[in-house]
Amino acid sequence: MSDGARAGTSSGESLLYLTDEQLRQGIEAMFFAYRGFTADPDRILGDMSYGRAHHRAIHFINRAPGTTVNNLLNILGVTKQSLNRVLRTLIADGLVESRVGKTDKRERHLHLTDKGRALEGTLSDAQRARMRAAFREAGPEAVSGFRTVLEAMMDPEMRRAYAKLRESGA
Amino acid sequence: MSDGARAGTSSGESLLYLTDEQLRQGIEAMFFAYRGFTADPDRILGDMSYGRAHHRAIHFINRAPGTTVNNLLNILGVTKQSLNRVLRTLIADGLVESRVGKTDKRERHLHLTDKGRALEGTLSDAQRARMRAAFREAGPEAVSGFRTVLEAMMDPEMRRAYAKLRESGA
DNA sequence: CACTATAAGTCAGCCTTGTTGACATTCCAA
DNA sequence: TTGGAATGTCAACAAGGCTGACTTATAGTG
Repeated sequence: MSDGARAGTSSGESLLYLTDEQLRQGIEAMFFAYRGFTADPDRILGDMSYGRAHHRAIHFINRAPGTTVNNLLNILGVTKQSLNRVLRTLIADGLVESRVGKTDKRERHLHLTDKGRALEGTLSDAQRARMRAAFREAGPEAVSGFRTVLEAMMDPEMRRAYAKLRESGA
Repeated sequence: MSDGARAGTSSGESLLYLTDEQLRQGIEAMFFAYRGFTADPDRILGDMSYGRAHHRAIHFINRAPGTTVNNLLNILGVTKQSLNRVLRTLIADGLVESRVGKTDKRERHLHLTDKGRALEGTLSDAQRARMRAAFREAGPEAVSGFRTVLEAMMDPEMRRAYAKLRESGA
């Protein structure tokens, strides 16, 4: 079932980094790091009555202004009902604006209001600060490896979504 | 509030990897990769009536057999009550065994049963398969960088817990 | 035009997993 | 020996996922 234990014995190159133990450490690193990754925004959101789901919605609306509900659904990988609940509160609280599509009036295009952008900034700053500290501590080469592995770990569709955002962003 | 935009202008070495845009890409990579990371075990668990919390408990009980409830609490970073509910079902279903401590009878020491170990194996194999594919695709140097950045991203306490597990494991 | 497909929103109800508060048991030290 | 601290358990509640069924509005097509 698992070929990891034999990893060190094959071919010329060292495959010791593929042993089950190394993989397990990778798994645990992912677990602990993700906790750190979400800790700061979670703290901020906890004070308001928002959660991680609101953060995710705000992040991607900010990243791709005018995106449709369906688009967001695919990126976030949740159900319509789940997203709608979050979106409804964000719109009611005046953080997100929903505009009827010009060419296709069935679509709703989502934008952050000034208030929404303000919260996005607060959350992003907190999360970026931690990411920046980690990147700086690890150095550019480690960061490059970090991104390579993460990208390889994604589902193919997510990889496409990620690549698309990268293009549009930089 | 954010010094990332100026990152490229300081000192001699290139700090372009610390720009806000690079950090944002790192954030999104974390988000998408974590989805992939949990996808396979989630699928398996969905068929039974277990969730991610059960997986985490099983993983760490397997990793540190005989651990106490309190210990597990610190590692998982959830409340006692939340863990207890999960633990109760696992014990009721005969996957986990809870033994009263010898020296301190307040403590309960947790062990996987054969049945529990079997499920742990199934879940681990699925998760390791993806991790292995990602590691292999990325190569040893990228993996090293991956781990360096993740470690730098953890809260200090989690970093300690992670290091402790690493010692005991390999 | 009539029909079908698509985009979005809604209602009801479920499950997991997080939370806080109250409580029982056990240990240890004053 | 008694009172505080530590360990674990139970009860009740909220957030945020999920499915399924349904409505409304609009697009596109035969």
